[in-house]
Parts: sequence; structure tokens; C-alpha cells
Amino acid sequence: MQVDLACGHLSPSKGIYTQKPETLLPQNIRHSWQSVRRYIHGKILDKTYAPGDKLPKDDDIAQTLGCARTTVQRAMRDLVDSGHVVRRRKGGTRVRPDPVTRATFDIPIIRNEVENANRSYGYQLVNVADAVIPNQVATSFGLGNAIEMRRIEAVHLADNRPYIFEDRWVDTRTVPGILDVDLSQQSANEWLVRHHPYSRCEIRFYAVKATAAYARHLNTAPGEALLVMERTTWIDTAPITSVKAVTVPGYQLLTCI
Amino acid sequence: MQVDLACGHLSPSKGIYTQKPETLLPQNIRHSWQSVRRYIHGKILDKTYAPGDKLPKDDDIAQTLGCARTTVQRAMRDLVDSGHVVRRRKGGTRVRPDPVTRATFDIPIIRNEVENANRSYGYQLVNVADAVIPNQVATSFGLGNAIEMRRIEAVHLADNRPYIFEDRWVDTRTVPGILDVDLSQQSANEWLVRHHPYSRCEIRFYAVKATAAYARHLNTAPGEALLVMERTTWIDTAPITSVKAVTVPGYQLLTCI
DNA sequence: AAGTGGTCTAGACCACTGA
DNA sequence: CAGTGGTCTAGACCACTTG
Repeated sequence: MQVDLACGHLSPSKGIYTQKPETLLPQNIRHSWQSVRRYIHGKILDKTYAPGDKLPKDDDIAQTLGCARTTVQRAMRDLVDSGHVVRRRKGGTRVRPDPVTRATFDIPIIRNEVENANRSYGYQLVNVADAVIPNQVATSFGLGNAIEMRRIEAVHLADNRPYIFEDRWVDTRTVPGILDVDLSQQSANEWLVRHHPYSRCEIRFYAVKATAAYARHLNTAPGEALLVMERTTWIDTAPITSVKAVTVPGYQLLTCI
Repeated sequence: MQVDLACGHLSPSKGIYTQKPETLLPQNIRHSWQSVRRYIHGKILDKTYAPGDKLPKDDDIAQTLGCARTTVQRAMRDLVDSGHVVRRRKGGTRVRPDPVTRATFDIPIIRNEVENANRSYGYQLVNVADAVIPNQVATSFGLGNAIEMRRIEAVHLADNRPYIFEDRWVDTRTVPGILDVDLSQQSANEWLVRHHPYSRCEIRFYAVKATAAYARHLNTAPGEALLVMERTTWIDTAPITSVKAVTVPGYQLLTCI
């Protein structure tokens, strides 16, 4: 038998413990980790446990509810992933002092994104050059001094119209192989993904006004507001690449479900 | 004893199975789920399993590696969370046909964000009114017809300067209590969080050119490029609120680690 | 040093879902 | 209906980290 634990605000209308009391004895119930999660989440929402408060240890919760500690663990892991609680060995479980809304985004491969929208995909190399990285890129990599890297500019097209302009810097010290790749035939991204998977990736979103160059590459007007997705990757601590994906006006990024 | 499984591209320099062969017999090894994850991830990266391919079933992998199925499950769950594989009962595990980069963002409570940056937080109500929702908001809610909701406009301040302009619509059918709240004393967000937790939340990011109104509220120039974070929430299928957080120029959103 | 969370195992049963 | 993933249990041991 499986029953739903109290679920706080999330389903106030649902009856809790509608079965006869006896059947509710911990020993007789088989709790799902989701119900345990809802139970604890409910207590956080109704401020039984306020931000910063310590929750009982897993063992106690398990005993109280009459389930295995593993099940409480599973629920807790989910609450950690959602950003609701923080756990530390010996330190116990606490409600996150600064609650956040945690959102997950899938950043697709542009080719797939375009083709999934039933549009034809195109790729056009704009420029390749070796140059000293600008300060902004050095900052993204966390490098103190500006060194030379290979810069690759390209445009991704959807139905033959500009869709995303890509301004990429590749660290040729980490990725010397890029020097031998014919980037007019193969996008730098596809080559990198196949040959140099990263171990760390940092992403940032922001808005910029279209410069003259952006406007030209994206076939839009200077001054338009453009969403930029900047991605910087490393293998261990060695920089691989930092790329700004400058999107066409109106581009939106949605949470995945 | 615990050894690290092959890890593909991710750590090509690390020796694999450096111990004597005997000690590597599955039966004698205690694999961590992380090592199993790396092992499988490696096989995905090196195209042993290409996008769309089916992986062996958990039982087989467990037997091959000599660990419990639970451990393989744990690794697989992580690969699902990372967007690398897709799993279905009876259907098995497959490499995601359209690989994505999955990123997680923490969207903090603005007050906390400001105070954590050691700046003083302020909040100022701009306007409250009842009006028919514009098409864009109806679309966000997925509503066919435009109905009347309560609109709340406010500015969040950091060090007494505008930081985020908030344009919010609240469905008074779902949340009638909002009508009795003194919003000059309490931000709509804080009241809603406390009294009406959502069961579904959709977030989208995009860039807009500062309108005259935005420029006025944010104390910036019209035409500036602004990052907008739009959040729409429901309880079950009933709309709660849709809010545009229009940020000050230069605002960036970073992945959490 | 002790307390708490993290993980692993072995086994059982359940719940989807594809053939 | 049968195959595969999802979850639960009970127990053991490990690994942090705080007092």
C-alpha cells in the first residue's frame, strides 16, 4: 500500500491520511520518495522549517515516516537539486538561507535547433585570424594576461537567413589541432565537440546593442537588442574555447520541462 | 578497493586499469557510480554509442562491470539529468539523438542578490491597476482569450539606483487575496511566494530595446539593450502570475556551478 | 572523535510500454 | 504479455566536517 504524505501548499485539496489510522502506522506504509519530498517541501513552504533552519537527520525522518533511509536520501537529493536545501556531512540538512528559483535550459546544437523547426540549416565561415584576445575574453577565461588565440567568426543560417552569429576564440596551446582544420567545410563547434570534450563549461546570458558588424552579419539594424549566449570551456584548467553566440532579434530561450 | 573505469576523452592521460589484471575482475572491484558514469560517458564521447544508439540494459552493464544494478541506475540517472541519454521502460536506454548542453541557473530573490553584493536593497511600487492582459501575456499563460488581471509595476533598487523593473500580471481569479494586500509595504513576489506556491513555472530569456517607460523606470536611455527574464507560474493549470523582470543594462546571468 | 550524509549491495517487486 | 527501467528495503561501510 502506498499513501501520499502531507503535501503542504502544493495540493491543499488532497486529503491526507484518508485511510484508517491503523493502516497509517509507519510500518505498514510504503512511501514513495516523491511523497517524502512533498512532505518535506511542504514543511519548508509553510515555514515549519524556515530558511537557515536545520532539518532532522535522515535517520529520524525515516523512522518518523516509517520508510528506509535510502528513500529519505532520494527525496533529499531532489530537494538539493531543486535548490531548496543544503546538506553537509556532520553538518546536517538545512533549508537554503537564500531561496532561489532553479531553472534548467537545454542549449541545442544550432543545426539541430534549426532543423527541428523544419527550416533548412546553413553555415558560413566569415573570418579566421590569429590575434591577441580582448580583455573581455581574457576575463571569461580567468586569464590575467592577454595572449594570442585563433579567432573564428561564422554565421549560422536558417532558411538562408542569418540566425546566429558566432564569435569564437580558440586556445591554440590547448587545441593545436584546430590549426589544421578546414573550417569552411566543418564548423569549429562540431570539430571541437568530437575532438576536445570539455571538463568545465561556464555560460552567461546578456543583452547587447547590435554593433555595425553584428547588424551586417545578422542582416538587421544597428542598435537592435540582441540576446547573447556566451560559453567558455576548459579541459581541467586549460582554456579550450570561448564563444559568443549572438542571436537574431526576437530570439528567446525557454526552460526545458 | 575502488578503481576508476575508462573515462574516454575526459582524462585521456589517466591510466586505465593500471592494477594487475586479477585485481580488476569485476567481482573484486567496488565501482563508484561516478566511475560508471564516466565509463559510459566516455563511450558516448568516442562514438562507441552514437546519438540514437541503444545502450545495453542496466543488468548487462552491471554484470559486465561487476557492480550492482543500482549503481548503474545511479550513473544513468545522472546521464539523463545531464541530457546525454534518454531512458524508457521496455524501450531501453538510448543516446540522445539531439545532443544538448544543459545549463542550470539560479534565479535569486532580488533582495538577496542585491544584499549579497553588499549593496543596499530598495523596493518601490510604481503602479497598480486592473486591465485586460495584452496578447503577449495571454500567450505566456496559454490563454486563448484576453481576460482582466491585476497589473503591478515596481522597481527594485540597489544602492538607491534602479536595478530591475518588474512588470507583473496576477490572475485575481486564482489569487483573489492579492486584492487585499498593501503592495507598497510588501512586494507582490514575497506575498505570492508565501501564500501561493506554484506547481509549474516557465521561464524565458530574451533581449529588448528599452522603451521610453523602461528607460524612465531604470534611469537609462531609450534604445538600450536590456535582458528580460520572464517567469510565468501556475497552480495545477490555473494561472497565478506572469512577470517580466527587465534588468538594467549590463546585467548578466551566470550558470551556477 | 563522533555525528551525519553519501554510496554500495542484493534482492524483490512494481510500472510502464513496445511488440 | 514480456522486457526494461524505477523504486524500495535493510544493512553495511565510507568520507567528510564540525565540535
